[in-house]
Amino acid sequence: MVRRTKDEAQETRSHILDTAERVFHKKGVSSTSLDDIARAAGVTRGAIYWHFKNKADLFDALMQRISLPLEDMAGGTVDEMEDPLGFVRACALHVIGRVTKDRQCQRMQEICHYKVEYVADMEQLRERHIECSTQSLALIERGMRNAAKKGLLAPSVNPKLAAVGLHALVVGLIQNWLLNPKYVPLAKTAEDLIDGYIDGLRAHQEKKRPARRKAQART
Amino acid sequence: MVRRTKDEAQETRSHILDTAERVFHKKGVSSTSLDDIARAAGVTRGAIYWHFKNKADLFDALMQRISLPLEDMAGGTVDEMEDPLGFVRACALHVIGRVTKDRQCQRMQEICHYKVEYVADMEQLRERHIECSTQSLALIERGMRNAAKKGLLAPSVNPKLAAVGLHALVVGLIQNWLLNPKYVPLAKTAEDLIDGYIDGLRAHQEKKRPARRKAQART
DNA sequence: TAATACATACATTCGTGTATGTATGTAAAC
DNA sequence: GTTTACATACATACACGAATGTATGTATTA
Repeated sequence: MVRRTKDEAQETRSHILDTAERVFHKKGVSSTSLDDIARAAGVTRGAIYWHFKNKADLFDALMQRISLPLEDMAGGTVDEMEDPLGFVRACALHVIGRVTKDRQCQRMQEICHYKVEYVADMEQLRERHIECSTQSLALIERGMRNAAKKGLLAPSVNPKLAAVGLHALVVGLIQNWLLNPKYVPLAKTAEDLIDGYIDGLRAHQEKKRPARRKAQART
Repeated sequence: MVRRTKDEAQETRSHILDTAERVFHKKGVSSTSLDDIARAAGVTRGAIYWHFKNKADLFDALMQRISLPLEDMAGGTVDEMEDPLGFVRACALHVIGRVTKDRQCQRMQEICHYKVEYVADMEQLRERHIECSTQSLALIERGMRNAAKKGLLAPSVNPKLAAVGLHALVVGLIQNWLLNPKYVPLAKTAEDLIDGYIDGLRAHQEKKRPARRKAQART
């Protein structure tokens, strides 16, 4: 293969990224050599070393070209102040929706959960993960506080803990689904699961609040 | 160091295991060489190869000598049929209690979550993880069904989904806590968090059921 | 004396990083 | 409009260390 123009070089670069994503997902990051990736991409290590400093740098580029599901949480169209609980609900469902629908997001999430070790070169991953969680939690907590202010939460509910719980629920659901997608069809049940949690937080003034769109179905 | 009797050999073996656990936890499984472990343990690779077939076998022995928190779920002393919701509550709290108190359990959990890749030699780990989750889910689900049968759950609640939710909540809480223990003092808040979820499932016949031991505190 | 419980030594493989080669694009000089 | 000079975008080749598995040595122990 001969030399390339700038555009073609960018094609090569992103082709390497695509390939690396697949190979990492299949073999795990640490046991994948740059030669594995090069062969799979139909180039040589020379090309990889031209575009990236080393494997860690390549992985970093992989992370930077996508946004993880938790990172674009505020994805719903619900007004945050008007309907705070609807807002956090939309956030949670948006995150789950992305990971269950967007194949690339799903692969990267699987890699981050089960195919990479948070050590040495990849230590930065842990910090990114923490920061990402912290931001999501802050967003949810704000929603919960707004809801509390509006009297939408039962008085016994602590908004911060409610946020921690919802966040953990979403994270746990995603993780279990990635591990064993057959056990629960997450895309179908996410609404019921999230609504089940949020309804549990609500103030029980049944008559006053608007009718719920959809309650948890019976068995 | 000279040759040993059988008992001393077993000491050597478990000393290697202890050391491997620490080194794996620090450096990650794949980037830890058997020589790293041998040096840290004050032996040579010869000793390791005598007791274990290879690194995967050593790791497997590490897993077999402990029970993961999810694996001994039924840890509470609450009667399952008498008080099904108390039972699942006790299960959840027992799991969280173990991982927050037992240092060794905690290290192994951290290794399994963030310091090992579920590929190649370690593929078995994934299956173990799945099986473990499935069993816990089955246990919780049984509890939820019992609760439903006794009318303890709100009629809108689907027992299976309630179980999936509780399980995900516990898993997510543990994972977030391992990642960033400072954010939420899980040992202190676990009761409130789990109660918050379970209370949300309850039938709202306030007067009839026994007084809750401890409600979620206000901010 | 034979098996045990290791330590030591060796061969081999694998991955990395870098140095070097080379064909092409690209812009300025003339 | 060529030619020149240099940068780009890789491919190829090499040198090195690291890790593994195994073979062998050796002092105990039973």
